[in-house]
Amino acid sequence: MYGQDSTPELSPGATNDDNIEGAGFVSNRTNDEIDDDDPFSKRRRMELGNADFIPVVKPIREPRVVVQTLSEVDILDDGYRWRKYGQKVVRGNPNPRSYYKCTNVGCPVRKHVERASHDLKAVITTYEGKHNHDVPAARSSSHDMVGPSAASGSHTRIKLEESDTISLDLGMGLSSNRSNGQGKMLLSEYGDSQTHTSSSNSSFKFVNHTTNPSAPVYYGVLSNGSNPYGTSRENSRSDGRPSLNHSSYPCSQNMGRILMGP
DNA sequence: CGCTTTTGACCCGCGC
DNA sequence: GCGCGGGTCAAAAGCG
Repeated sequence: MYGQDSTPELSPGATNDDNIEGAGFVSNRTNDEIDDDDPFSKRRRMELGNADFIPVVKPIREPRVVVQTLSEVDILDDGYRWRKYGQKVVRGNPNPRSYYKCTNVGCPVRKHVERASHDLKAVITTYEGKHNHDVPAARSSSHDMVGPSAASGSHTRIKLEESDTISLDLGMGLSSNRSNGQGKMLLSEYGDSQTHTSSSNSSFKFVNHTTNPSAPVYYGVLSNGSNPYGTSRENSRSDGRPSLNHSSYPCSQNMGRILMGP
């Protein structure tokens, strides 16, 4: 209900990019024109084929939500099911970054997980997109990641004035307690592309949430409304699926507070 | 048997 | 224009 509007459908033509890899993405092209056996052209084939209607204006991708947790395990159980689709070592960090997609059909959400180079205990998870479905019930492990927090309905406001900075109703539960109680977590949300330069980090502010002495939590909020991804390769999708309805998840209420700041 | 993970290759955008 | 780095794909292997 409320979450809806928070969708990054900032621009009419942009929205669709969520579907990029919806269930249909891969399979589609398989049926589409995979006549040629050329293993290479195959990949880009589709995009090129659709190039006709690729909007000149690059759709604005959804902002990303970065969550940093201190945990022994790399994977935070946020209640959703993820499928790993890649891993890569990125510069500046000896630890490989893993790429995950939400396994839910049509769900465009992706996330990257990597360990901080300087702090092996720090796991940086970057969520991109919003779940257009609910948390899989089957996910038993999803204990009650739903933050107790005061259900103040603040979630609606999460989408803040920052315009495209959307809400965090990713539904991420961030059960930082994965490793049991030692869940420190840092959360930041940003639209990215603050345009490099050291000055960019100026918008990133950490808030030491000392509400809970035993488990300090740090929230960092980065907000600005640029499109993090300008890549065109994924924009070709145009099966205007309604997508992203849903509303905030319980846990997002926490987020709401986070975003709203102290 | 179905789903997930692994891994190498490819493509794209950006900086030099 | 070229090279680098990041992100994604897809075939194969592994696991429950």
